[in-house]
Amino acid sequence: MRSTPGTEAFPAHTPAAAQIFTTVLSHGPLTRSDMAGRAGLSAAAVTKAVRPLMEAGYLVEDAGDEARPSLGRPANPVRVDGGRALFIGVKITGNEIIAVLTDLCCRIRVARHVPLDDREPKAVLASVAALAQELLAEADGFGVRVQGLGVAVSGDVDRAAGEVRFSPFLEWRDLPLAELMEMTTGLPVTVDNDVRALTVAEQWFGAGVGLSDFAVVTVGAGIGCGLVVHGKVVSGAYGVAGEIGHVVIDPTGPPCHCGNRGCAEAIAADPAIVAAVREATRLPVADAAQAVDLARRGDPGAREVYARAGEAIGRAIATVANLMGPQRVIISGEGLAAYDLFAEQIRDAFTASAFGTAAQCDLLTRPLPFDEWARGAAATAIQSFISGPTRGQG
Amino acid sequence: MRSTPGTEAFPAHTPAAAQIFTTVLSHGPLTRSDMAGRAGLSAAAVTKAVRPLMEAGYLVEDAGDEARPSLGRPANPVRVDGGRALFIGVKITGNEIIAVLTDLCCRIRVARHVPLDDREPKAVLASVAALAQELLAEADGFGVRVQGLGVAVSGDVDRAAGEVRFSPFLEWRDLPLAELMEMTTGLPVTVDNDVRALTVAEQWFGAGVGLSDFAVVTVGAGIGCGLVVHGKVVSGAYGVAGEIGHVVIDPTGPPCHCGNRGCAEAIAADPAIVAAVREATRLPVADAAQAVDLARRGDPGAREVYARAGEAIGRAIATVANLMGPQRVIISGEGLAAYDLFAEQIRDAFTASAFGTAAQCDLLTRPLPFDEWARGAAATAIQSFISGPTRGQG
DNA sequence: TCCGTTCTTTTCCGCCGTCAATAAAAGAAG
DNA sequence: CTTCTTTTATTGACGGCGGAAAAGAACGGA
Repeated sequence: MRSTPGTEAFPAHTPAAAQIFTTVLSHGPLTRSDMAGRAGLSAAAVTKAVRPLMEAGYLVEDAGDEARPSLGRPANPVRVDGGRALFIGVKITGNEIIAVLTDLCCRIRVARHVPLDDREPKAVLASVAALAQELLAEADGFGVRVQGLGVAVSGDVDRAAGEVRFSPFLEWRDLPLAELMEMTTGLPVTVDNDVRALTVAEQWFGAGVGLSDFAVVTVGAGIGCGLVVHGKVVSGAYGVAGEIGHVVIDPTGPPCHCGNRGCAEAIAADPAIVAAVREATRLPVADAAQAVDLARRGDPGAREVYARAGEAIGRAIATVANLMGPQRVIISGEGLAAYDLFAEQIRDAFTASAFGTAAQCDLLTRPLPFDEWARGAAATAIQSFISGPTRGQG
Repeated sequence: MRSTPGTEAFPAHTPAAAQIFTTVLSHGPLTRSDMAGRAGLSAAAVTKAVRPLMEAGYLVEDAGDEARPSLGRPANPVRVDGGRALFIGVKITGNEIIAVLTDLCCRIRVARHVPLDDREPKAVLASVAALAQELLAEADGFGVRVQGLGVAVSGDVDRAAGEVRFSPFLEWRDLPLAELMEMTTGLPVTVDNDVRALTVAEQWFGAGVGLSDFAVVTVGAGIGCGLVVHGKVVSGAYGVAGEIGHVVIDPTGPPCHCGNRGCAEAIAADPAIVAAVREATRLPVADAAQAVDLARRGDPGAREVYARAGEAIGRAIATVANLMGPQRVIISGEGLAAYDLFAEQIRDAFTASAFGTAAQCDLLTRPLPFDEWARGAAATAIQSFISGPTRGQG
């Protein structure tokens, strides 16, 4: 394996140690007996796994204790020291690069974004590298080293190989992005699909913590879906998974860029909504914000468009629930800004279309700040750091 | 754990041993070095795992060798001795009980079926018990003990708990079927959903061998789907998964018993096809066989119905492929008798609706003899036998 | 001060799988 | 016919991980 100067290896020498660390990472301060219970290990094993992690400074005793049950030896909760390591997450969209500096607990310390006009790999790589350098300089201010870089790109990405197989928005094909970025930054790089990266963030640091089966649905420029089944993110045998955007909702609906008609994305994604509102109102609506505005001010045509969109999203989510029976679906994305306009329709359509006990699946909405995508990328870098780099061993 | 007299424990004392055994079970005769490669273990570990299994007679050296590479010590392939143990699989439908006696390799030795008119649990249990006794008597003829009983029921089944939570066709609710059957038969009993059982059979003994992600789609009285993701069968957090039959294909389509319109099942399941053919032709078509007959003889109305059904199935399969990106979809079920009538439409609709590389997923059809469902139940029993009973430890 | 309780660590032990060396079973070479 | 080469399988030593049980530690209460 290539030696990356300046980065250190995470001292989890056994799978159990990594498991315990991630348990503490996700579930906040935990006593050792809690860890043993959650991880299904003996208390002795916990002690042995925790020691090297504390010695290395990744775990610390949590002084801020309260509400102890007043009997017996007081418990000694342990938490992750987020400040022990930093990570950079980068999301590359078709017209913008968003980068964040996060700590080990995936809390954002610094966020930056720059516009992107040239989509050639070379130019993009240079922009990303420059942004990474800026954040590395910021990291110096914290006196802590950056241990990894995560990059999120939409499209078909092979995380294990570190390659972008095909990215429609960027028009990239078979680009060994991880290797290239490692050359320019000197950091271990993890590349993943953007929706999957967001799903990883939810799984470790968000509303998916502790769940073995859940889905993340993103509504915005497109409609995407990340799936976790049996505790692991689904990648699909051929790189495609969670394409909820192309579930056909209405075969007589508007045409979709995929070649079919009435896909969820062709009804409920931002461009589709804007187009439909424009057609319904005959007004020169330019973007989603104007469409939302119009609907909020009570325009019946616009409201109807949002109602339809909500129904489409609800039906698409129900399809996911019927097929894989998740415990929870987390709805997120920029499109959530319009949530008040279609929340009811989403729930109604979901309830109507969910079959049997699949309807018990709970729907959760989660606001998506603009830097959340980049945070997802950082989460993948954290994941790689903890589980050890698995790529590039050939 | 309850001691089940007459049955013995499988001598796989370590997870690695069980893994190696199932590898040999699924991949036919293998040399020890092959096993090591496939299981990701060292040759030494294989030797140690194989020995007790051979001593117990579950593995035997495969004398029938051929085509050796003529250099070095000849390899010594090992295979599972199917005749070492027998299993009973039972499928309970709304009007029939099908039971098979299989060997350890899930090859059917004897098959029986009896009609079922009383759906009360008591009566059904009595019928199943009688059938099991018959097969146990047959097993005596082979001089080999029956080591387990698998029962497959449609609906919401909790395999771990051994309970039928809800079976619409049988009108059962919260029935501790495994426990009851263990009392009457004295065998370890595994209860599972019928489609999942079929999926297990494909995963271990069929077209799903060696695949970590695939789907089984059944077409017949209903439309079902079993999913394997990350090498494990998906059960759904609330017991529901793979409900492909209620993917909405056409919101203006015929009403479905689930309350929606245009579900795949309301278009392409046997009853829906019969009803549609009857309406299209104004002929008193009684069952699927007559409908197929009519279509094969060229009736345009009937052919159109099948074409629509094929399109619905293809779209439903594409939905699964888009969401979880399986390597393969295995199409099966009684409805496959009409395969020549809609094969083309299934493939065309799948190709049109599959997104990107998800279309690389290969579609495979597989005839489904009447006793295949029961064989699936036997496969679950074999699985439980090998991995050790996990139920009833509370 | 002693005791009971609860959390944590220590010590010992068994088990499993790998490593490296060895044995085994052929055909090929001399 | 012996010896070498090649590939497969087995053996035995070793190390590491995790568990059981006992000891230790930290507290409140009697």
